[in-house]
Amino acid sequence: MAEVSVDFYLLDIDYKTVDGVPVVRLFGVTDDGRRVVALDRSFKPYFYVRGGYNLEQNIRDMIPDEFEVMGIAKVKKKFMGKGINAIKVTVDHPSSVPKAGEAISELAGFDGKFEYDVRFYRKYLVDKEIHPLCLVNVKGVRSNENLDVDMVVEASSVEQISDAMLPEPYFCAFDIETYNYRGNPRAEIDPIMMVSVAFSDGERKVFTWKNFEGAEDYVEFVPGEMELISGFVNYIKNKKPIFISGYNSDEFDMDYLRARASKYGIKLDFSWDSTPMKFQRGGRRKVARSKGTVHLDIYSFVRTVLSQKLRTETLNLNSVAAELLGEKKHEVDWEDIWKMWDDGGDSLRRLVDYCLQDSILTLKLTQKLMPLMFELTKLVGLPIFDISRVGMSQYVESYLMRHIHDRGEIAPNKPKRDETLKRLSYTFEGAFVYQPEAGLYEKVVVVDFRSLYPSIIVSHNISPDTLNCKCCRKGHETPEINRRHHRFCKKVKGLIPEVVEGLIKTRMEVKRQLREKKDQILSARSEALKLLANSFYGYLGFQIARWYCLECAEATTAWGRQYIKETIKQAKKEFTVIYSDTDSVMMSIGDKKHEDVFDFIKKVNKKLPEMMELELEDFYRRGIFVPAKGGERGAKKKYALVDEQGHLVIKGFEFVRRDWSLIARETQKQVLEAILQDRDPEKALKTVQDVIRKLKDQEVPLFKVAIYTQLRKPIDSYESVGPHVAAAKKGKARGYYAEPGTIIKYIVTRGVGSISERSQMLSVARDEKMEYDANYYVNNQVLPATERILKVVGFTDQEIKSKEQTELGKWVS
DNA sequence: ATTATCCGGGG
DNA sequence: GTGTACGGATAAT
Repeated sequence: MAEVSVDFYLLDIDYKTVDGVPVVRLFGVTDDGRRVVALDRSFKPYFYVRGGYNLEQNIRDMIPDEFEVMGIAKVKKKFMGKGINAIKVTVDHPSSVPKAGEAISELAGFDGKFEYDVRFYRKYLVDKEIHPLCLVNVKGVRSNENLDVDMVVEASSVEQISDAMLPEPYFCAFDIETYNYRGNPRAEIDPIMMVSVAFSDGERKVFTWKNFEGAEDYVEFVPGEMELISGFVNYIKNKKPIFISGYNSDEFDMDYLRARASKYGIKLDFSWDSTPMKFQRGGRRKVARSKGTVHLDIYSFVRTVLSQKLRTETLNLNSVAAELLGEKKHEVDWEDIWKMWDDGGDSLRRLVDYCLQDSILTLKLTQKLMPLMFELTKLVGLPIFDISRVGMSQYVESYLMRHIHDRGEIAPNKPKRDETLKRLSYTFEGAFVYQPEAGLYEKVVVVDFRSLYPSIIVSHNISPDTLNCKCCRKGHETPEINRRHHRFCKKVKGLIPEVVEGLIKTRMEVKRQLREKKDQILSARSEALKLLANSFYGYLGFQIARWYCLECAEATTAWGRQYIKETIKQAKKEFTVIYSDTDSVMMSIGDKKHEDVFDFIKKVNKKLPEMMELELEDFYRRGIFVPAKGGERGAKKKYALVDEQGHLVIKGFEFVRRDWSLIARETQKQVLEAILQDRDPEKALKTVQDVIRKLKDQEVPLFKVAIYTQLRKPIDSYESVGPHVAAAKKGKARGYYAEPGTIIKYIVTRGVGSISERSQMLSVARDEKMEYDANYYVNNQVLPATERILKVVGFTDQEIKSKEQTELGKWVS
């Protein structure tokens, strides 16, 4: 066989067991678009053990009969900054790691095992120093393994040769529409009506199995759902996109396609190795993974990475696209989708448009977010599949693992379950929250201390390995925390500060380049560096982190409070400070101009250490600030603002969920609009009083008091019967559909007993002309949604409550 | 006070 | 599978 050498961009990586041996598979694409798979049989799973002098011999005595230990070697490593002697135990297969680890734990002299809990493919990437999406060279011989690729290489060497990344790839986005007559589509019963795909080169395609007049050329009519699925799958396989993206496709589209495909005995296969889409659990969520063709779930990425900085509170495709692209979906009420299909003709044509539009928006979102996803992939070193799904703490951990590998260090372990629970029970004082005074503020500006925590970590050397060091008596001493102080070493730079400082400095260099020339990739890089640097504080306080350090997290917030208070003091000299939480200050600028704010920011920044920097978040016409319930630690930002274009920005209000009635959500919105857009708190109060009056007079239509809650199991299996279960039971007795998965629309009716006893399905209530319980909707829906807002604009608790009582008093008695 | 249950995204 | 992993809310118990 001839030797080959091939360069490709690494798209994804996994391993497969062949004859009991793990074979790492690298999926890549060359510069000219050829698909390559490299097989690496040389990498063996291993872990480290620490222990007494006799441990090594004890391990040797134990093997090899049961635990497939391939090698034992004494190694000099570092652990948490200190040199240690360790034993590296190499085994035959990843699944032997836990087994061998457990067996060794029983041996005399054992004193801990390490790196037994790192996923095999991740360890491979770290040890080989390979970053996904970068250019990798593989040497070896061609293999005749039968894969749907241009070349399979049995690798003898694999190395990253450049940090050049995959150039703009050819990819697609897709979306399905399902029959949803019962509310929630049920994959056992309800068919997929259509599937649309949009490609990055402009090509569009819709498959559907019901004919209508005047369809566009890209619509392909197929005989039925089976042909729809197989047609779609084959179409994608032929087009060979690098990525296939969806919006919430992990949890919905892919899962649904899989379920319907299996009904017809079709394999849902977009892969290079003819294996079906694999469904795993990624934490609490489902993830759908295909080998080779990388499936990206844009919703998942938006939620984990972007949700903080987005203005929209709901992360549905419509609002996210509106904010990031300035484009909206076509107007279709999801409850009507099945009707549009049944009606056919023009309705069906609109449904097809809507379906395709969703694919196009998902495509555009993918395009928009790709530079950031790519930069994060390169920076953090996880495959883009993971980047688009895992949380920020995994980014931090991956980055740290790579860093310590460079320094010859062993990683600390993930905590066990009991340790996690213990950590969870610890609390510490969080950020400083400057309570807003009740009122409505004009000409608001928000300034942000984006890099506050990273800079604190660096400047005070906050790290688990520098905490209360023995080498310096006078280290960096924290402000008082519970009548104590923590100290951090002044002589040796800690792991975390070293890493964070590197990120900040790199970012400053990138920003310098950006000032010379605007560049999409550089600004994505800057964003990625910022995101990562800002995640270290949260990581230190995260209960399942390897480098968890409560004292570090506590010290960071303690210093943070000091800095933000100082900034507030400075701000107060020039503006009215309204509110401050953690690292942001909201001020009312009164007669002053935007220029004065910029001057202020400059002035503050001049006095700060180079790394620390106050930034403008935005100017707003006005805003109200609502402290979270209790207002203590972990209090989330809860505020509403109207920006200079008149857009309402609502943060931290929980009433956008479907288990709140429309009347509550609608009234809240009206209250905020009255206050912020019309500058009329009295009108807001009147709105609420008016709604209360309407409720009391039974004037509010039933659909506005309906609450949507999903039935998640059979109605008889509930231990505690909540309102939706009770309503479902009563409805089912009358012949209404109430299976697991159904979204129960119910209302709370008048009468005696608990809320459950009085809840009824909306359909039942309509049949029987039942009246809703005004008292419930006032006290449990409308008031909770509006009360705190009204309080902030000066209506006291008593005032709101007494209004309510006088209003209600008239009819309750 | 504690326990059970739900939401999110998707249609 | 070299597992796991949210955070906050309401209503029932």
